[in-house]
Amino acid sequence: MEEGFIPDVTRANGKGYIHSIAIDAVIFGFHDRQLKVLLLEYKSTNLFALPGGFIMEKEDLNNAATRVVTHRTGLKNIFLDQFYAFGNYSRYDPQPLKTIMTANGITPGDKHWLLGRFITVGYYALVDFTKAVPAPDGASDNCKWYDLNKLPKLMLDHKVIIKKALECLQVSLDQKLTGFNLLPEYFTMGELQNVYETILGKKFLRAAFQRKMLGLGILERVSKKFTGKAHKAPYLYRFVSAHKA
Amino acid sequence: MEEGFIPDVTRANGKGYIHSIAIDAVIFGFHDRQLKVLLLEYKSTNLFALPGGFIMEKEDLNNAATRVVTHRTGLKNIFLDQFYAFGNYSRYDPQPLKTIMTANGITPGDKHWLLGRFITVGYYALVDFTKAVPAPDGASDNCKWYDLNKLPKLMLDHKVIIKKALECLQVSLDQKLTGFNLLPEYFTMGELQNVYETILGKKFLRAAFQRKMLGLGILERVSKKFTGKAHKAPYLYRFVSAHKA
DNA sequence: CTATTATTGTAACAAAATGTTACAATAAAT
DNA sequence: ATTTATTGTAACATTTTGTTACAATAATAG
Repeated sequence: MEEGFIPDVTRANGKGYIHSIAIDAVIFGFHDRQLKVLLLEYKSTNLFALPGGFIMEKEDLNNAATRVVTHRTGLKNIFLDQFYAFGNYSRYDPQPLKTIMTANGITPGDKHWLLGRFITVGYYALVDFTKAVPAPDGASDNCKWYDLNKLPKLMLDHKVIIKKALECLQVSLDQKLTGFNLLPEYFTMGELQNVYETILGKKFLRAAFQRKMLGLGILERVSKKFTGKAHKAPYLYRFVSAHKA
Repeated sequence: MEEGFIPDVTRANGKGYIHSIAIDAVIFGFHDRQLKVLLLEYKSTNLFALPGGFIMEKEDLNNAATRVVTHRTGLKNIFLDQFYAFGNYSRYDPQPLKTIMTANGITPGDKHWLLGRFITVGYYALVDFTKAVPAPDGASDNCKWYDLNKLPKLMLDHKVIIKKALECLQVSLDQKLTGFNLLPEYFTMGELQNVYETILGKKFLRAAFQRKMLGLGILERVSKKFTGKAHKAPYLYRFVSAHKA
């Protein structure tokens, strides 16, 4: 049975799910020198939203996030990090969900569990743009990549959630070398530099960037990439986590 | 009315609180070259726990955390940072709370809201040990400082929560200069170095540490501290956030 | 086949940050 | 006045980072 934002019409009474808590996923991809975010568009409404979901009664919080991201991207073993719980009272607004439910043929009572106040736990995922296969859920028209700089109008506080996710990504890029998760297995130094420059919003000098990355001892030089262009072919590298002592 | 872990007997039915979500606070202090954590001991049980609480129906999540920490320490304007939401199913164990409630003369039914599964949002606070006045809540005997290295047996996964809080504190010390929040307004360079060494678990060379700290341009030299010992008196410094451009 | 073009990899040097040693300054005790 | 313990910082060494320059090279143009 399809798992989606509206969990399953047979469970519309909330049975099987923990109430008042949701998870939302900011799924980042990288393409064309741009950071992308995966968004859902809801049927017959003009509402865009982050992929999200609810926690099942006996499910670990982090597993709920993994489940959501796996379903939306078709990918397993995704890099996923919990970054913040959003719980301002001001984010409570039943209207968007009421609209979505109505558009899906459900007429909820005012006490419907999905129309109550929710605290949402934010996760960000880093995926290989070329591998992900965006899949809408039962209540949404579309699941598509959007340029981080050209986001459509988003539901509730989802824009704030994305902003915070980006800030956390920027920190983790420096500290935990997470950037590789946005690239395919093999990549050039230039492509890696693009990822860093785009996410951190600043330029690096090529020589220093390369020296630093190679100095970390986590890159394996694999082969060359012949682009068909009139210049020296760059090397392809691979990320190897187990670096020698 | 006293706010505590058991919110208020008149609200024992859960009215007024969001169910399934709690907050827990790791309140750090610094004394005698040691990091301290504020813990509650529950009446007539051998259970120690982090100060925690629940979110009121119209209350912001972060405000709930502030409220709890303010009540337990008597302090306002506390440095407080949300660091992680703990939501493993394995942390669900109604027994400890049932014991506490029984010891407080409450005999809850098995469906009592406090005996359900909770996801807790962890916060850590940094307070001036000399200013805080630990206060137990209605259901606890004691609210006391415990040495981080000599923690008593803790309820549920509270030890895991403290461990994660420390890891986040270590990162924020480097990045956000949060360490000053653990010291009184005026402090010596040696005291500051102690804080850094204790939290990060490593030694720094005095000369380099001092040069680095002064180089940040966030310390104002105020006066001297005459300790009564037979040696040069150290300067007292003050943290000034607004450093000149 | 050679010269040209665009880009890569890295050496070489400069500058800044950090690590280390040493020593003068000084508050209190002797 | 001398000694003791500790502080503040200068001076130098080492490491890291910033910058410039140049050889290497894949494709193209002549």
